[in-house]
Amino acid sequence: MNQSSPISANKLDTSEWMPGLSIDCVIIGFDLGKLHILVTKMLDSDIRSLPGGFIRKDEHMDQAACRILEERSGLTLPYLQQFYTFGDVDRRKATPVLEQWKTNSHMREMVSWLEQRFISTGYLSLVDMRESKPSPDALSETCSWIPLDELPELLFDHRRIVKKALEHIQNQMNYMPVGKSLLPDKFTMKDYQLLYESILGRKLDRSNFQKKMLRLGFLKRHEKMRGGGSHKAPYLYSFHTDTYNKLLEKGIGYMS
Amino acid sequence: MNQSSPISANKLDTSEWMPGLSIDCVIIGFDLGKLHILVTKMLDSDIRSLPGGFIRKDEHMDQAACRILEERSGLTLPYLQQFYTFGDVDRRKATPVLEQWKTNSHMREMVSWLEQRFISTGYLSLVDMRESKPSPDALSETCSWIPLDELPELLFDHRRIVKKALEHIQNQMNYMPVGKSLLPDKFTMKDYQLLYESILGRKLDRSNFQKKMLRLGFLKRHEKMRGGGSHKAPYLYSFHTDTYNKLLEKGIGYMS
DNA sequence: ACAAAAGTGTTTATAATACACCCATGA
DNA sequence: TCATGGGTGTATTATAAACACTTTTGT
Repeated sequence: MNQSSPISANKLDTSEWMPGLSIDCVIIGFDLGKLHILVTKMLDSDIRSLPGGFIRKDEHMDQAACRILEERSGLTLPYLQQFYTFGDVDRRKATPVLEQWKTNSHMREMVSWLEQRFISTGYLSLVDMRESKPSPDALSETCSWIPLDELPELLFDHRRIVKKALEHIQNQMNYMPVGKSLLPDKFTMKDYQLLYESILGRKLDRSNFQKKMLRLGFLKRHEKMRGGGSHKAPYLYSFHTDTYNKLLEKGIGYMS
Repeated sequence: MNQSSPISANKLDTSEWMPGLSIDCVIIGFDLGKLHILVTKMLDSDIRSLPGGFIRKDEHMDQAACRILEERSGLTLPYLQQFYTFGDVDRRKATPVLEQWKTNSHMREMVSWLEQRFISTGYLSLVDMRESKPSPDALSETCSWIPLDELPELLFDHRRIVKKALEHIQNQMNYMPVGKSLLPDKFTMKDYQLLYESILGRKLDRSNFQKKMLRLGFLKRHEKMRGGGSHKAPYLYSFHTDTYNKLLEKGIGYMS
């Protein structure tokens, strides 16, 4: 359960929070060759929602996003970046959930806070799923990873927010530490390629991908990984952090 | 003078406007081989400011930006796009101007509105300077074009906002109609190249630029332009709008 | 005739792409 | 030994970059 939010417990202290402004986080992970996204399941409802929250009056917006991310994922120091601000008037269409919550007297105040018009800034985070400890907030039952290709219906315009976030990764991936953020410390070249393929949404040439990445010189080669299947064992790799970060500034070109 | 703003005339109707949220517009033009930017000069002060404003409670944020741009520049249907949302706590440091305005009793209410914390979304617009009719708002004396390389001190964090906007054009120019938006209907290849050079901040090879742009096939060649100097007369070009827009989606690569 | 700027052509270097080949492994 | 996936090499193509050549103009 969440401790710091205008809608925590029963008391609503609107004075501490920026009105009309919210944050929605698109938290991306990668496992088993698929991108995953962290979503919560709303109380008394089957509908899922992006982790989100509000901004304290004395808090930097980035800080707020960082706080929200930490509360939901248990991760600190993630890669986190705003990608778009959603300013539609009717972003939040009337939803059955809110109506249902209204019947619960001690939630009425929260609902009236939630029913104001919000302009929301979307933040994108890339994290190592295996390091995360998802936990729900005051308005949700569960918080869990879902493969992107199995994304269910989402609250409000959250589906659009996710779409925009994915476009943002596609456009900016050369300047983002996608590998370092999403992969475990050691990984195979196949993993790395699958990551690129799932972001770009298309197949890449195995041979060229390998050569390109090795030539860039930010990968350290380790021992081979035993016991996958009946085939040659792949090497494990890790990132040479300094070189990697230096190259990121110029952009790590992908190809094929 | 401006007619629709929470700070127009003397009356302040905070109920109609989103509190804590503002818009700042970086309006870019191009003339005489240089990028220009539209800035206002504050009342009772030498300090300049980006054209900005607020968002009506029943208005899409993009709409608000469009309205502000039209009020300042006289232009409708411009190329306009949000590029970043600035969420620092102390974006608006105490400024001499505000203190000065406080001494004027009928402006005191406006100042108290202005003194709240604002999170501001930056919008970038590319316009044809020659078509614009700049006009100041309720808080400014003048509104005029200034060459980017002569940019004076600006209000609050507006300098940072401009910097971020320029980085955004540099990164995204392949997907923006920089030529069509910033150049007049007919232009020389030299103009076009100077535009690219001033955005990228570096010289390009004349020969390669010309070939590249012609090969892309979105330029219509017109009559030659007489009377420049003692040299070969250059052709005039215009954009073949359909082809241009189609290519923009894929990105118009620049080079050299 | 000359300088200056415009238009076109050529050469070289670099990178993307396709795909061929050999190697290691477990069934 | 065979199928499978991993690692490396090579040929082809496309693009960027550098720069040489020619043309047109006013003085």
